Amino acid sequence: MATVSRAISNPAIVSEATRQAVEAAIAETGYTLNFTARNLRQQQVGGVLALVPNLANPFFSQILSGISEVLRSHHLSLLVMDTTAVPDQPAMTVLGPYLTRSRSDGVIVLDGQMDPHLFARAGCPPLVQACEWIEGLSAPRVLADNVEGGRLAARHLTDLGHRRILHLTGPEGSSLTTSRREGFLRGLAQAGLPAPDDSHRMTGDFTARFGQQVAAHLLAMPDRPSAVFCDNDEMAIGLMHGLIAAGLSVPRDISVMGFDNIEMAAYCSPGLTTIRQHRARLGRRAAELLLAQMKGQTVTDHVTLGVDLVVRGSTGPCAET
Amino acid sequence: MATVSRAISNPAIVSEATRQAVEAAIAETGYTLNFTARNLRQQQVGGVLALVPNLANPFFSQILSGISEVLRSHHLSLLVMDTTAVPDQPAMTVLGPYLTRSRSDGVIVLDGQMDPHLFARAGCPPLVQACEWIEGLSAPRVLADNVEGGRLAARHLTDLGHRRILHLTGPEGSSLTTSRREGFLRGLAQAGLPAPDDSHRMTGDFTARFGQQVAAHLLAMPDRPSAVFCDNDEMAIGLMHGLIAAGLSVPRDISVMGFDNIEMAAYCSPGLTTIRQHRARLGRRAAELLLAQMKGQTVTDHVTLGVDLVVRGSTGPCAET
DNA sequence: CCGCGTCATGTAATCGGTTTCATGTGACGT
DNA sequence: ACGTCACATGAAACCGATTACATGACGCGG
Repeated sequence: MATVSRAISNPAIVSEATRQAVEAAIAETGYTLNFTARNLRQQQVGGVLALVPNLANPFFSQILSGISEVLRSHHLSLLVMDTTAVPDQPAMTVLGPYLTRSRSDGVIVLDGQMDPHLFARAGCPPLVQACEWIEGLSAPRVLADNVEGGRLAARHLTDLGHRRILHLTGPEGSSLTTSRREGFLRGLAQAGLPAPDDSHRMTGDFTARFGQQVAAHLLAMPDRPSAVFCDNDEMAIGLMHGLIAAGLSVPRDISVMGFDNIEMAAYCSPGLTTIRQHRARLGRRAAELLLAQMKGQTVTDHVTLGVDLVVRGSTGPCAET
Repeated sequence: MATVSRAISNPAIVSEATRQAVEAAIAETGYTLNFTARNLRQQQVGGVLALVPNLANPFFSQILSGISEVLRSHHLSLLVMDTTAVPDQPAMTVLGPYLTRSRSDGVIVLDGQMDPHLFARAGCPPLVQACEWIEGLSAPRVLADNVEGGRLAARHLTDLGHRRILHLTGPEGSSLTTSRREGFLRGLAQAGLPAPDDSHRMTGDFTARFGQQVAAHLLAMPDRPSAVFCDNDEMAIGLMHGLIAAGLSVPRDISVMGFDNIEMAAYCSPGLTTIRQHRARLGRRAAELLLAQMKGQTVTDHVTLGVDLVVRGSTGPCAET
């Protein structure tokens, strides 16, 4: 048995003759290695857990794709867990048992709305936060430059002459919402515009359906904004759909901007002006940071990935100026 | 140790006093169960592997979501593996080691283009095919009724008076392509139309980009079709985008249909007429079939899930009639 | 010819639980 | 008072690999 083990995991240290004998025996008997036994002995699992708020959201699947790519090259597998699928049980009960060294060698958290205490317990494996971050959790973060993205959006719209701009944000409490809002306000200020009042901010939930519903609200506003900046593309696409269905023209009557540059942003009509995030790269960086931690290095970096403006057909000059 | 094990996994058989003592000791020492050890002894892994052609494709993430839901309720975790991420190495080398009972308790294959020999080896865990199937692999299948979907599409378009219809299919060799084509042809025949010649069929790759490129081709056709049926929504949306960018109006100048009813189908402009597949339900059924197999039942069913027509704005009466 | 180092391989301990089996305790019926 | 039985718990085997250690064969220098 010991020789077989050596022949499989470190062929160099067995003689050529026995290596071939082992190989032949394996082929003959149909032997397969038991990875559970190996993992028990070697005190590692061979897999990394990703905690995703919503698996059905294409935004995350591209990040997962990047993570998966890096993990694969290190012979690690990817476990995926949907944090919203938790029914009414406390998250601790459901997720708790998975946040253990014996369940995964590392964890990548893509959800910003979780309880930091979940990760503070003994036996929790190395941790990296990606995309969003959790208030009160100090684990390394890999984030897009959301502040800069918000600023670029404000800049783009003000350059086009827009002055009354509705900001359709993400949910309250999300780190994404806070930073994008911050950048957006900064951008307005840089353009010399006064800070907008609360009637020009709406809190959304990142779904296209919500964006569509906002269209009606927008049409009823007394002093209708000439542009809308949405905190993600889904909401922007839903909004455009609602506006067009109501007979408005985008961008002639109203400009719409998104954030993320999901694939569909390029293929809806008109094409959606948005802020590009490199999701696959973000996933790769997160996986790399995690691997470094798993090797024992203490990583404290907070990586920020650049974003840029992608101009398409959904934004145009303000009609009033 | 034995008592602790009992207190944790089967509290009913220990006395109340010791149960509490164990609980207190756990809280005090920060003990966490080693799942690898448990799995080794119990000869199971506690996880199911999903083989996905492309993680970045939203189509699959919703199926995964359904799978994940069912697995979670049975205390199983979901491993996800992207089959395309395999570089130039033979799939056997990369995927082989994962298709073992010691790596996962079951496998759900969402990819129709894999080598059936991969799964024929000794030690391969229970298997279910979902969404697509592999030629020569007899494992149970959970599929949408693709033939009926194709038929419904043909029916809808012919009802609107269209007679020259381009069929933009999926890749050659995919089971999806074959069945949708079959249904489509059957639908045309039922409407009393002659079998279309090859100039009215194009082979695509399920990407929006490809759909967009088809727009140019379409405009150059001598006897331009009045409608296009695409084998998935991504291609249809890309095509619409291309047509609209070229100055055509959908559906006035040309009708476009998709297949799948992805979320974006409802939010693009015009809304996309398509065939609805219940992806989450498909994932759930697949997971349930796998669970049954894992319990030792021999499942040979090939489950077919119904589809239906969703009419939106992208299809309209044929202008010529 | 002997001693020592090197290399390949066999032996046994180990990882950390689960589970079978044996033991001990107390309740209960006769 | 004694036998029986149920029940809770401790002891030890077990899952299947890895790996430290021991052994044996062989080669080479003194």
